[in-house]
Amino acid sequence: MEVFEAVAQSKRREILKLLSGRELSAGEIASRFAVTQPAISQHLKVLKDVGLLSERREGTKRMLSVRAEGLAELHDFLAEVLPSRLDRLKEVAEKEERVKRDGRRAKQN
Amino acid sequence: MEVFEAVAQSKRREILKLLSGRELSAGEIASRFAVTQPAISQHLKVLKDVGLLSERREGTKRMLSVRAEGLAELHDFLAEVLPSRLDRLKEVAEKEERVKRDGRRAKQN
DNA sequence: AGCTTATATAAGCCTATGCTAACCTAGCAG
DNA sequence: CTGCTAGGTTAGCATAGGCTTATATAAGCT
Repeated sequence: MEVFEAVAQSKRREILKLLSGRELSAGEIASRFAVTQPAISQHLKVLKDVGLLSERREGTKRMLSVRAEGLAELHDFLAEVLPSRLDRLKEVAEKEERVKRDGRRAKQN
Repeated sequence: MEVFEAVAQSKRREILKLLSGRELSAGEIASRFAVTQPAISQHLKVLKDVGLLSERREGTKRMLSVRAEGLAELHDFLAEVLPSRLDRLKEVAEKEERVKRDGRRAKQN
């Protein structure tokens, strides 16, 4: 499996977000989801296999964290499809977010 | 289907890359792939449905182009997972690219 | 209207993937 | 060594998704 397929699944994206800027054990991650522990274990395996997570063992626990380099491919893709417009994307994203939150009140900007 | 699933497939990513910075007709796109036209038509539908492509009709042709805003979600995700490290990702990506191209010769940098 | 070109839609097949239940393994405490 | 805790592995099922063939639709031409 490749990176794009790995992040295609919302649970795996949630896992990455959970691990944003910190380390968590496999069990701590699993406990935040409604599915069974093996399901999460399988997701973690996928994420490790494609290089999006790294693992450090601590006793019987496995501490997971994000491997930033693994996401480079995603960033690369954006850059390829939107040459030199990447910088503007953030604003667009924020605007859409705002619109969504405000419930499409009025386009007064 | 959602944006992340849409770009999970390499053919759909190829389509987006083909359309980077230009417009092409559905047929022109289909002709660049080994699969049948219906297969590409189905991919185009997916990409339109998730907001990654927009379509303009010209006679019997349908001209496709990338909808930059559709990719905002991807960019957003990167930003969420890698807060304030996004700027560095580009360098990382380029380095990995270079390494791959040079066939892992030597890490002389 | 009938023909052609461009593209979409439908049905069916096949494979990939996500989930669960059941089981296996490793580390550590006693 | 026993047992507990953390977590990985396997088998089997169900659904989703990509592909092909066949067919439909739409616009333009004559």
